[in-house]
Amino acid sequence: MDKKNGKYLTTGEFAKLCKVNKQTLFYYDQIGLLSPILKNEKGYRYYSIHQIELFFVIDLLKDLEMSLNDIQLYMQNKSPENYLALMYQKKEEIVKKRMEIEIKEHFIEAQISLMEEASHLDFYQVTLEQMPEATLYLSKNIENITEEEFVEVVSDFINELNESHLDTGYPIGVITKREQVLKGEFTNYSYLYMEQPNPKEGHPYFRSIKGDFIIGYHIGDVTTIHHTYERLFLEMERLKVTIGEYVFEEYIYDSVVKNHKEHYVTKIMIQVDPTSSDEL
Amino acid sequence: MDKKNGKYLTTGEFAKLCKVNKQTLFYYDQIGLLSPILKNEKGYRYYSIHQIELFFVIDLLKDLEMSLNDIQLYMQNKSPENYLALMYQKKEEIVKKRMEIEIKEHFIEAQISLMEEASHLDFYQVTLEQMPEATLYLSKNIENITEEEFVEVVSDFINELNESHLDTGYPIGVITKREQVLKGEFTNYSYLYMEQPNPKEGHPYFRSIKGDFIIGYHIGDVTTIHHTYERLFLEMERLKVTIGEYVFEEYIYDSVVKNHKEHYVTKIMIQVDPTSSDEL
DNA sequence: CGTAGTGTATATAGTAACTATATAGTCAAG
DNA sequence: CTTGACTATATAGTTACTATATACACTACG
Repeated sequence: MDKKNGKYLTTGEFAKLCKVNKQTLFYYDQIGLLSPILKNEKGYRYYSIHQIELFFVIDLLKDLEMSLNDIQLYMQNKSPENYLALMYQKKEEIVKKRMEIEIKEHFIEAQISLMEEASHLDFYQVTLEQMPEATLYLSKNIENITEEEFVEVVSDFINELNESHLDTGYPIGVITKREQVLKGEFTNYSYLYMEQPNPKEGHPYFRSIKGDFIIGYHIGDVTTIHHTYERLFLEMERLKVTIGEYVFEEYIYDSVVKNHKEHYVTKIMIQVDPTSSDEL
Repeated sequence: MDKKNGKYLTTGEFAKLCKVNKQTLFYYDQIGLLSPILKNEKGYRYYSIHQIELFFVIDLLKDLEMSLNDIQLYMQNKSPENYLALMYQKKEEIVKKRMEIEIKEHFIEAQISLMEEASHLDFYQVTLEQMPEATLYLSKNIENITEEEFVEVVSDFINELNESHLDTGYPIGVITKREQVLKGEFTNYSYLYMEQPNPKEGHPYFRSIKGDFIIGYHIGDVTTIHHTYERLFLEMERLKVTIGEYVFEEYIYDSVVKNHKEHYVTKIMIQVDPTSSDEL
């Protein structure tokens, strides 16, 4: 009974305990990362049960983006001080990693609710709706901008979303002002935006909207969007409302879910005023 | 102004926006996962700004352990329904992943506090301490067990810890009963255990201890531990206390932080009764 | 005692998803 | 018209496995 530590595990047994492929242990032995404490004259490997702790730490470090090479470097310089320093470093990294995962989780949740919502829409229906207040993160103003500048702004906007953790998974929308729309310049946008369902403090470019909107859907790509606008204008006439200050557009279905541009769907939300006396 | 969508990004620009190596984009084009919407007669690639959304989804799926091949299969069968189904599936996976990360985060925290604690210990000091109640997850009884059975029990114990998420990062300790210790069978343990600072409901094998303990540290491996026990017995005599029901042992420094067995440190906690009349 | 079945070993090649390097063509600015 | 920064392709290298082929070892049964 005095040498419980005298019983060893074969490679297969140890692999099962570590939940890895036997080949992985051969490999670790080969690179000198984790060798069995004993090899018999036939070349058979025998692992001590205590080695599981080492394997466990190796596995943890590996999960935290540490290369086997770097792990080995630590193992060669083992000490309580080095281990503590390493754990402090990895603690920081894992916190960052958890937060990134949480962001992605929210992104997926947003995608699910958007897609569920979209699946219940009738894209051929035009409706007049009261829309609640919403917080939007805006890009720089992009009115009458050149193509090069536009690309620049979009790039900046995407980078800001990433860096400030404002990418909520909602689509990037565009805001067009009444005057451009009336001129028929449907793609002379004023701002890009992303909706912020849970806005954070300390970010400058937030705007809020609420009121009545004419809502319709354009099927196809941007080159034919004027047809849909004309349809919406007709409906506005029928309902005796006039165009308000802003128009909002959001992709409902884009290249992520559709292969052909002709099947893309854009939601168009035209802010309207109930009284009509000036226009048309 | 009517064709803002007419401006394209070069491979380098698009790579910067995606925060990846340019070569990665060549690779994605090569395998047909994400190709630029336009290639000029010189072979220059031009990406549309809208393609960033596709890249973003690819990147997300990749992070969630989906192979490029599988991602490509999805992309060939794109549809709102498939996308929604995929997101539901990935949502489940990311929740699981987040929980695994949280467990690892707790493990690292436990390791840090253990190492910090250890660094302030004087391993040559023997003390009498009142220890608070603690909850322990116990293995099967391992008294008088064979070597083969011991390995079996340890393996089972480790598997239970993993499967029931009870691996708190605290060391695996051993409990020895008074009778074995008095017989000098210091390694004829009765149970393995792992401390559970935040015990969960619904697990059967929890035990609790509290009371007075003689605490000392053994430097070296298990084969010389009797020397330390004898030192502790002497101290117990001096303090006029006798051995209680259980003795606990925990590794403070093991193969994870020390390269040589002679430097391992084991904490020995001998439960004691203040009145002494029977023994010695 | 022989053999079937399972285990072990080494050696080598293959894999995924990049990443680096070498070589050459292109473009824009001074 | 040349310089420097970009683009391209082709090929090789990398990491951490993973699979395959071949051979030896051990154990259990008939």
